[in-house]
Amino acid sequence: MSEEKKPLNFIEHIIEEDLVNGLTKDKLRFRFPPEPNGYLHIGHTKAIGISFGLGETYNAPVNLRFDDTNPAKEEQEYVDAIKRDIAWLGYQWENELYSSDYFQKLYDWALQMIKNSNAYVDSQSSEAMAVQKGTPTQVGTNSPYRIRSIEENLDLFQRMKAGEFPAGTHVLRAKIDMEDPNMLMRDPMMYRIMYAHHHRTGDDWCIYPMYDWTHGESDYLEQISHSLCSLEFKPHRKLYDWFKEHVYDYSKDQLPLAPKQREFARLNLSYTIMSKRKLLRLVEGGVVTGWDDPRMPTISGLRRRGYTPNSIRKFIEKVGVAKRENIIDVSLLEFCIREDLNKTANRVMAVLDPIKVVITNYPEDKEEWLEAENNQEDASAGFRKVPFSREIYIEKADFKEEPSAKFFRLQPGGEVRLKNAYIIKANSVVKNEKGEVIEVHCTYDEDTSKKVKGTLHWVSIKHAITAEIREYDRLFMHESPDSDKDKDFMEFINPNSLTVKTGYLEPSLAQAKIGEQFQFQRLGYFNVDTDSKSKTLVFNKTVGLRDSWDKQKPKPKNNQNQNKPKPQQERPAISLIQQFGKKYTNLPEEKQSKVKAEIQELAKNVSYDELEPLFGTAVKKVGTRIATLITLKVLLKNGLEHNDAISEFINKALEDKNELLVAEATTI
RNA sequence: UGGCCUAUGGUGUAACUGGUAACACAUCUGUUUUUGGUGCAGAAGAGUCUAGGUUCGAAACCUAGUGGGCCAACCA
Repeated sequence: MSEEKKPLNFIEHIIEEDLVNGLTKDKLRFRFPPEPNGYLHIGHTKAIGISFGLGETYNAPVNLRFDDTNPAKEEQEYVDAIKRDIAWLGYQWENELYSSDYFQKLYDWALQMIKNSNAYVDSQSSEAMAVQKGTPTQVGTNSPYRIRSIEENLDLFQRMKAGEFPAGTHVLRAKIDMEDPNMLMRDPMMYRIMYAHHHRTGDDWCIYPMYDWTHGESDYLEQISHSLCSLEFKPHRKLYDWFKEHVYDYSKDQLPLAPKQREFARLNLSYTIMSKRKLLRLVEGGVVTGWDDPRMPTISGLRRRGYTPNSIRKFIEKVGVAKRENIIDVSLLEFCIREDLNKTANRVMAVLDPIKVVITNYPEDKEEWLEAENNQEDASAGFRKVPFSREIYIEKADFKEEPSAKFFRLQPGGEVRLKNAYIIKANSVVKNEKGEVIEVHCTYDEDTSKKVKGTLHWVSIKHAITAEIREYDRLFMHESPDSDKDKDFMEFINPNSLTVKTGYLEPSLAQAKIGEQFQFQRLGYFNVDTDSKSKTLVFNKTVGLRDSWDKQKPKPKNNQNQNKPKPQQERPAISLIQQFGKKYTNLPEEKQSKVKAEIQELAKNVSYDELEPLFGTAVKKVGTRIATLITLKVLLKNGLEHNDAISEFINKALEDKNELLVAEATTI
């Protein structure tokens, strides 16, 4: 059904392999398991996209399972928000499920584990247990309670459940191996006592299962075939499998499929943070106005900012799936939203930083309603009328009294086209006492057929409506704000992440509805914010247009351009020679001689001590040996004395079967 | 004093399980254009972390080193 060879990611490879090895397609089943303790963010969309995406490509069900085993942190509000966000992204879950649905089953299995001597009740303090647990580099030691009898364990565990003990007095632990190099295998906790009200089970339970003793078992109960999670759960896999093997043993007749956990690298976006806890600090610290602040990387923030479900799904698709740590550049996200909006957003004219233009040969009381195309990318978008009159606004940046050569907007004596209207020519300017231009006086020409280089957007002053315009910049000035070991991410906050201004918009915008999206021509994409009132519209700038003019202007100081050439000068000549050598034999002849010349040039800066180690280069690395030889020749010419090492190296080269190498060696 | 994961252009992901590295974003040209947008055409940029090994042949397999990440919550 797909085009033959769309490359698969490693998870799809695993699935394909399982399918080949006997797993039938109808057994495929996935799940997305958020903890309802906060809002979903762009990082979650990767996990969502992977599991739900797999569901779509294999036509398999995907469960939405709330991992709600810690009543202290979880709330119904988050459940609702999560459902809303996933649905907004356009994904459909097969079943809405909760880990708490499985509390009884988990409890029954736990009793079974105790009966089989695979679990015991520990009655130490958490501190004592922490000490016994050891460290990553040091093995742990057994708890004194590890040898309790089955009967005693059963009795204690049942009384834990009955609420006979205060919180913190007992826990149930799996009996595995306190010396396992994987700390999660050192008798991990299965249950703790907790007198907290659960948003779904109320006060039915006072013991709650831990993540590890819940997650895999929930997967198993739901007969999930592939349980996908992020890399930090890799160490949990061993425990996941340990628990799984035991419960499988108890229930394989009813539940024949044993799920498989696999891990992928989570998403990181440059200039933003992804941790719920840190996001919460931004909200509580008043840095942003809430979880849905348009600067937030939350799904609700992106939605409010104007990102479409389509663009986000596209983004996730482009980001790919692998196992190495990554930081994705925001420009990819911006590309995705531009690509989407370019096709769907109607074009309008709005001036955000105005300067007045008076068209002196246009009658004072005249006005015209000119036709304007809504979206040239979409023929069905139709046309609208925009009013034209004697006095209009254009952007301040679109007029320059003393322009540079490449500037082709309005300038004294110059002509420019007004989008959807006439061609105007600037004749004179009016300045204030500070010498700043406050008005440009122009004359217009009704002949719109001639060619002029620049086209400006504009708005008729007397017809314009005003609106609050919110422009956003990145929230952090650091590419990876939460990865600095010494500095708190709050130190990197960009103080100018929000700019509010008043914009002058063409009157058709008066009817704009909340959420509606437009391209303000030549400026960017904007949507109507939820803060809008009927008379005062508020617009968010979703993203600017690509702007190749902007790039020509002098760069701001801390220009983060990552595309700088490699600092070749700083690399030692010998390493460059080595690099040239590697590709030497693969080069076409003419390029080869060029590279050879470069090597000879570089060789002047190489000392014998640097070169000698390369004599030992493996026989098969002919290129490197040739480069070494070329360099050696230069050194010899410059007075280097022959020695045994050199002679041996040359002799070996002469005996080689590679002609190039032999040729170089003979000329020495 | 350990275990596990990982390393491919600036960024991210590929490379049909060994045959000389592709795609997207970013960058830069040219062209079209009533958006310095879009579209179209094109360019530059890595020889796959390092060192060994296996092989006729390695980005891929093996070993070691180095760099990065994860692992000691009654969190998930």
